[in-house]
Amino acid sequence: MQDRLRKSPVDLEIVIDEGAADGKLELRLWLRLLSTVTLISQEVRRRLRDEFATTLPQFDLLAQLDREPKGLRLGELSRRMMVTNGNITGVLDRLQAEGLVVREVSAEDRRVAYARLTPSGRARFRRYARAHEGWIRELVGDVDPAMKSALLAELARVKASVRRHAASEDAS
Amino acid sequence: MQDRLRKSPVDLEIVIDEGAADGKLELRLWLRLLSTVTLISQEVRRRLRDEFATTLPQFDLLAQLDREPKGLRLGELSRRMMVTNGNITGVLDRLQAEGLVVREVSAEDRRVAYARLTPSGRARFRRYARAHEGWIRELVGDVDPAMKSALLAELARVKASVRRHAASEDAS
DNA sequence: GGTCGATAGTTTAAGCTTAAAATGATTTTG
DNA sequence: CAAAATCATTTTAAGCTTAAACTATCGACC
Repeated sequence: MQDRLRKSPVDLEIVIDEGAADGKLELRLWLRLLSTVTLISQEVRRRLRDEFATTLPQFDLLAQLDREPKGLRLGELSRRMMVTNGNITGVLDRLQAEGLVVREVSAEDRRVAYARLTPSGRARFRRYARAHEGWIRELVGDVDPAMKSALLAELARVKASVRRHAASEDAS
Repeated sequence: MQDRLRKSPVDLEIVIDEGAADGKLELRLWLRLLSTVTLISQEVRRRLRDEFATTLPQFDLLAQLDREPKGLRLGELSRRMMVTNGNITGVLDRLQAEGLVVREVSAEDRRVAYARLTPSGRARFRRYARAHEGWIRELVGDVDPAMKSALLAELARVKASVRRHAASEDAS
């Protein structure tokens, strides 16, 4: 089980990189998770900016709405995006100013607001999404598919552990 | 290789969660990486704030300096923290205002500035670090150690792939 | 020695993010 | 039914982050 990678070229790198492993496995795992995500996220942000003059939070918000033709409550939106309510306000304002999204106050409960894509917002997002999917495929392209599947399952375990030990709420 | 997790309770969850897998393995992996890191990072930030009234970037900067008794050039600091130079300026200003860090202009090259911990900064960081290490161990505690090792190696592969395909620079 | 280009760091403007306070609307309850 | 509690969203203040413009210094070349 622990020799899935035995003899692979990367093993050596790891031995060197992490040779001074005095334990602290958890800490090293956390730092590597963080740096991996930072690396990918910076590249994705860079491409969104350079090619589409947009940002990852705006892209993410559009992505959430694209899957919900009838729109989403702002609270549900913030839950899915794992950010606070206050955060949604500003990102949504900017998207609305661009005409990509509309806010709509609920008729039954006037405290509630829904956001949904305009046709122009939907078209815009589809364009972004096509490129985005290609970028991700490209960036992690060298990783063996079986390893990607393994990672997917292992990360689910990590998330479950964190959820169990964090006094917080959930998200995908 | 692919049956490391066979029969485990989480497998079912994964089958359900990701059952509609029409492909897009890479995209799902990226989203899971991102949400895992967001989850952990939010919990760590929350604890840093609640227990020590500090932030993750400030903690990270102190951590970098703690390993370099002679201090670090600001540029090297920003490279290691994977942020821009401009970013360092502000975080450092706040830490300096608290007396935890000092700036020192190089004698040989007056363009260069070094940052290093004050004794008070070092003591403060040691206190933070002890707690932080415990939090991380707790949060990912339920994950099998062999799985953590596997993750560590797999993430190295992911990073290598991303580096190869991103037109950018490096960091740990 | 003076100009030119490169380099290190700071400033600026814009956007993201949060927690806490505020606003407005609904529901509960005395 | 009116006061109190609750709920959804926005506002505010502080901090983080970036790219681009700027400042200051250094090194090279003439």
